[in-house]
Amino acid sequence: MNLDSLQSLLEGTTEFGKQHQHITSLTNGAFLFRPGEAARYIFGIVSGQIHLFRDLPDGHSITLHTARANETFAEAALFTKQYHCYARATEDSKVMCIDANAFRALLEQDNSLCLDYMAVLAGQIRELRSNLSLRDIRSADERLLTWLKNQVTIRDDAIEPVLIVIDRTWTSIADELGLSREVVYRSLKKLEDTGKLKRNHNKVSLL
Amino acid sequence: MNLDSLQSLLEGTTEFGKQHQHITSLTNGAFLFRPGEAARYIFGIVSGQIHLFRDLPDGHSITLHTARANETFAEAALFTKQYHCYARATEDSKVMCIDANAFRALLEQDNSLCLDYMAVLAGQIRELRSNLSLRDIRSADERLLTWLKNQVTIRDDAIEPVLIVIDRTWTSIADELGLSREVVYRSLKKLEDTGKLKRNHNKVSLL
DNA sequence: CGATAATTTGATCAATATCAAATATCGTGG
DNA sequence: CCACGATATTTGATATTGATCAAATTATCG
Repeated sequence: MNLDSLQSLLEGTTEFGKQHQHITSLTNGAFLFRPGEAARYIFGIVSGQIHLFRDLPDGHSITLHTARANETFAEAALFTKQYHCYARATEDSKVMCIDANAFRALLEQDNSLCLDYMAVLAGQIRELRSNLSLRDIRSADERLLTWLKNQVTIRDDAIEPVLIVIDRTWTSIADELGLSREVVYRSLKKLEDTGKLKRNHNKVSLL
Repeated sequence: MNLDSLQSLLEGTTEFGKQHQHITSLTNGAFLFRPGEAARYIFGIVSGQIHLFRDLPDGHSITLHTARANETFAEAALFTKQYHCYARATEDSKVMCIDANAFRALLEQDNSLCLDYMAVLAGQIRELRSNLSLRDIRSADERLLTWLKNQVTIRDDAIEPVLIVIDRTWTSIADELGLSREVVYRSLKKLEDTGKLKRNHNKVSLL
């Protein structure tokens, strides 16, 4: 949803040419930015994975977010002069860099773009809240099942034999769910055994 | 941060008078809105607690969010005609209702307000992401400790004996952390025993 | 075809949820 | 100001469940 929708917003405008965005390649472990650096860009992940984290006084660090393919991040760069955390590739990654000043300038002159982008942000908020409340479900089975049901509502409301296309690895889904991959596989099996869903290839149907 | 900051944004404008906002009282269990109803307002909680949830085809429902004092919710009402979930008080509550059309109109004519509100939304996103990554910390001790450290960074960066004022019940904090209250109390004790923090009354200091 | 990653199943362990119960605290009405 | 009820806090005992370690199988991608 995110990098894509942002890009299509930008394509709608004539003023925002190629000179205001470019793609950077990062090898695993490379830093995209560090705290204190000028917040020149907002980003969207083309491929790979970026960890956002902060150092704590005691030497530890805390993860703020793990951004995956097609996610945008550091939107706050639109409103601050500096980055306030680290961004580091945890896989070889390609990242779209969008010039924050140019984008900001565009927002300042184009009120309708402004509202469109606000809608994108509001959507992200809804999505994040929904992910957060997923974590309140203790049972792995229930959590996975609810996640699957969410996927349906996002894509479609009416189709009868509820079909979900899984376009990424179960391991990464386990990650998003805050469960170990082993438990996810076992839950899938249990849900299938109890007739709650059926799998074939990369499709899951809920019953 | 949220209802307050939204209010102060609105106060900055002359056009947005009292006629565009009012407070509703809800008794425990009362519905604020239901799916399909016209999305007339965005809301902020003055006191109490509101559950946002959705019905699923199978008769179950899923919680999308639990909004607490000073949080805003249903910002999406700015961009859609109808609500898409239930909002129901789970305590006696007072809720500020802000007319979505009026606010939207204001946003459309006041670009700088638009950017300010975007900044609020971007801040919410940061906060949500940070809460989400908290849940990735398995150990109750670490999770609680990290939460406490986060509270500090939000309020202040420099004060030496890091002091956190706990202005709500540990039970509700346990909730937010996705832990049982018992575990939170035990973790507090353990952290105190191992000299990582000190408590008195409603203050916690990190060492 | 070989290498790498993903999926799958098993066994065990550790940590948190849960149930129970006692104490402390707070707010309210008398 | 006090009594009382409701809620929050605290500690103990136990059970459940998901994490973790291991290893085999399958899929995927040059």
